Amino acid sequence: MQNHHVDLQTTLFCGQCFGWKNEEGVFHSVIDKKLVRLTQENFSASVQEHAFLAHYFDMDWEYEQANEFLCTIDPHLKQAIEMFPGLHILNQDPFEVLMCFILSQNNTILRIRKMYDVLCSQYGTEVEPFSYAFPSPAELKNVTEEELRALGMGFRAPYLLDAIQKHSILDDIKNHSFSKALELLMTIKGVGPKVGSCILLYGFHRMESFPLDTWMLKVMKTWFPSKDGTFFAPYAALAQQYLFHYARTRGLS
DNA sequence: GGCCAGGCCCCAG
DNA sequence: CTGGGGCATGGC
Repeated sequence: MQNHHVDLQTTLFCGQCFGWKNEEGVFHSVIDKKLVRLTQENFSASVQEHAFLAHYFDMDWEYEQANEFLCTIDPHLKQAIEMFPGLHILNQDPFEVLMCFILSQNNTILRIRKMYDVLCSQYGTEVEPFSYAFPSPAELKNVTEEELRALGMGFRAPYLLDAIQKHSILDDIKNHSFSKALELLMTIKGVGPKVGSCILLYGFHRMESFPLDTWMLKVMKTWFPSKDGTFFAPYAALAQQYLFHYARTRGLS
C-alpha cells in the first residue's frame, strides 16, 4: 500500500460525497453499515487497520504519479494541486452515488447534503444511536412519489423512483466500456451525461471520466479554450476534481 | 422577496 | 441534433 497523504477536509468536502460531517476536526459518516469516526491525526493508522477504509479512501491508486504529470501540463492545474495536494477520489457505493447525483441537478451542495440526511434518517438502517446508513434499494422498494415530494425531493422524486426500480443496472456496469456504461446509466430517468459521468467516476472509479457541470464549463471556457477532457488523459477525472474544487473555492481569474 | 443552484426532460425547429 | 423553457425547493 502506498502511504500517500490524504487531506480529509478537502477530500470529504469537495463535492464528490454528501454524507460526511466535520465536528471540530472529527470527521464522521456511515460507510459499509459501520459508523466511522476519523481525525486527520489518526487517519493513517485507521486505514492501515481497516481494509474497507483503505479501499474507500483509494489508498492504492497512483496519486503521486498523476499529480506529477498533471502539474507539468498546465499552470492553473499546478496551482490547484499545490493548494490541495491531498485530494483523493473516493470509492463509494454505486447506488448511493446514483441517488445523490440525481439529487444534485439544479441544486446546491448544501441542500444535497440535507436531502441525503433526510433519506438516511427516513429509510436507512440506524447502525448506532442517531447514525443512519444510506438506504439500500430494498429499503426503498415501497417508497412512493408523494412520500418523496413530502420530504422535499421536488421534481427529482420520480427520477429517484426510477433509479430505485432500475438499480440492478449497476450490477453490470463494471463489465462495459465507458461509453456503453454511460449509455446504460442514461436509461434511468434523471441521469444525463453529467450525472452518468459522476456515477462512473465516484461509484466505479472510472478515472477517464470528465463530468462537465456549470463550474467545469466555465473552467474549460476560461482556462482551456478549444480543449476537452482528453487533454488531461489519462488523468481526466483527477484534473476535473482539482479544477472544480479550485474554481469553487477561489473563483476563476 | 427575488434569484439561482455539480442538469435533465421535453418539445419545437 | 440543437436549443431553450420549465422544473420543486430552500439558502442567500
